[in-house]
Amino acid sequence: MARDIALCSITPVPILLSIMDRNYQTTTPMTTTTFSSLESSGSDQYIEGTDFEVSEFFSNFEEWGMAETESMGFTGQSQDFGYQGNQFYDQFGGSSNQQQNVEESSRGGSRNSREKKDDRGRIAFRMRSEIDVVEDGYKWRKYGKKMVKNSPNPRNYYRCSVEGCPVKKRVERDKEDPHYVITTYEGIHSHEAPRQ
DNA sequence: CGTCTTTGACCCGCGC
DNA sequence: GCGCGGGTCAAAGACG
Repeated sequence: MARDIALCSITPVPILLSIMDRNYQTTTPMTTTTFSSLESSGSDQYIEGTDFEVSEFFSNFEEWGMAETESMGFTGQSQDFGYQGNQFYDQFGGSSNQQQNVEESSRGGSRNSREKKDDRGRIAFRMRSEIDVVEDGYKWRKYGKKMVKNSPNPRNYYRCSVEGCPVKKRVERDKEDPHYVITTYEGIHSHEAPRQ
């Protein structure tokens, strides 16, 4: 089960504060506090997580981050959020302190009516950044821009410019605090990260 | 002249 | 069925 996608490397400029689900809700308080403490201490370090799986896409992300910058990277252990099949599950922070693995079989096919796009590999990062498009080692081509409801800021749509690569990303400023940029990646690159 | 951005139109899923 | 909102297309323009 490729479920852990909680990894990011960032440039020295933006600071990763939290990892969010596709509705831009902060997924895990633990992650948030981890990054908060890193930010406040100003440390520039790499945190090794244990016992997790990382998608190929974010492995590339990590490679780039450690090779090209003095960036801080993070890998986290996926316990109760991530993607299982087509479903995003976020069981953290709720009523239960004991967070347990969600067996796919237990959720079963009962609520299978609204099949949507394959959401695996989609993750959003919220970063403090002056610039809108954070350099992430890939080359992107913009293909759309939309005003979104309840937000004064437009949402920008980008596609990886490598031919045949299915990866897309969305970039928008946080409507609550425009100092922050929310970047949502979707898909897994079918190629190595190009050096620019 | 090739590549990338802009921008309005179009499409589609979803809720009412 | 209809309208709304989000996502994508594609023609035209900008830019190097």
